[in-house]
Amino acid sequence: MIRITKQTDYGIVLLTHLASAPDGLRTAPELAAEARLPLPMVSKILKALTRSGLLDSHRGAKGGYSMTRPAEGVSVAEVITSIEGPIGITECIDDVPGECGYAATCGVRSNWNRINLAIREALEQISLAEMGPVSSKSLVSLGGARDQDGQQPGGTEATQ
Amino acid sequence: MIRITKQTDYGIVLLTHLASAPDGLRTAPELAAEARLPLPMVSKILKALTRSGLLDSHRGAKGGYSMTRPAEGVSVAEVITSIEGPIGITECIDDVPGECGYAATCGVRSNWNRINLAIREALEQISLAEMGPVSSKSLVSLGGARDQDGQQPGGTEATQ
DNA sequence: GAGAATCTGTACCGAAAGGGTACAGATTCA
DNA sequence: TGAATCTGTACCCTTTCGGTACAGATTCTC
Repeated sequence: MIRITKQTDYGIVLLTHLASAPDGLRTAPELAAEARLPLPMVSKILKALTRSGLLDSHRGAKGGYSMTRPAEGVSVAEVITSIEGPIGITECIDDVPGECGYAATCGVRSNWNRINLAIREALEQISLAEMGPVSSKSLVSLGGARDQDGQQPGGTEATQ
Repeated sequence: MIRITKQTDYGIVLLTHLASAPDGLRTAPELAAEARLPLPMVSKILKALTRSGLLDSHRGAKGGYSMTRPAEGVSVAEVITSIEGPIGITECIDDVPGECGYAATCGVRSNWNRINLAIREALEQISLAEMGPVSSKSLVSLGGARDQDGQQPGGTEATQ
């Protein structure tokens, strides 16, 4: 199956929650409670998002995490790349050249790159603001009162 | 990572080889030797492609596999679906409704479906004929002399 | 300055999926 | 009748992912 990992799925939800925080700041335990996810998992995801520059971390007693950019300016592709690495459905990723030992004789390589690019572009066109439930209402009410409503990830608990 | 399975990768290569067969017929051992893959693996993949209608199987002494349609008319999406099942990067696939227990409260569901659709469309626009090395030369010379050149899948042997 | 609260980093374990193999059976042609 | 082929099932091994635990560093508050 062509699937994103659960961590990425969780990451999208966590960022959506963070974007809805009135003061723009949330601690890891707060986010874990809101998204109903285990704290160590949340902490691991937030760390990855911080290292990639999507989040700012504030240490100390009144610390927490805050977004470096508004949700409208963050694409889903950025979130996936932050947590999983470069986007591509095969190991043939033009961002990482020279990794495939069969590149010289492999005829399908350049064509897979075309497909990888198409998928990447599709993911880059969706912003984080469009992923939340607010998308069906108003995209500018991100600072409003909307949290702790028990949102869950995109269906990762379904059949398996 | 968003990845197709090796079986799908192999399947693309096997179909490319099959499309280049002069008489349009190849046995599983022949294809295994050409693609340099283990026979049981090849057999398993060919069976899946046969069940989905992409291949015809001919049993008996002079049997083998042949394509039911020309490579130009087979999309990469069809091959992936034949081997892996419905295409979608989350379990939220609109082809399989009612599987997600959180659908009622999950705000990101409809947006993931948009992304899944975009990816599916990208894969449907690439035909099998465009995946082979012949794509850079001539698409109509599929019946020509081009085989057993040791082609390998799309880079699955790279780093791991 | 001490203590509490927070983020940071590493290491580890168990479960699940995928990759790969083996074997017995059914079918067709010579 | 026998050889060659496809069909189907079952099984094991490896890798990856999800999840947990623990020690350390930083910052604010009293």
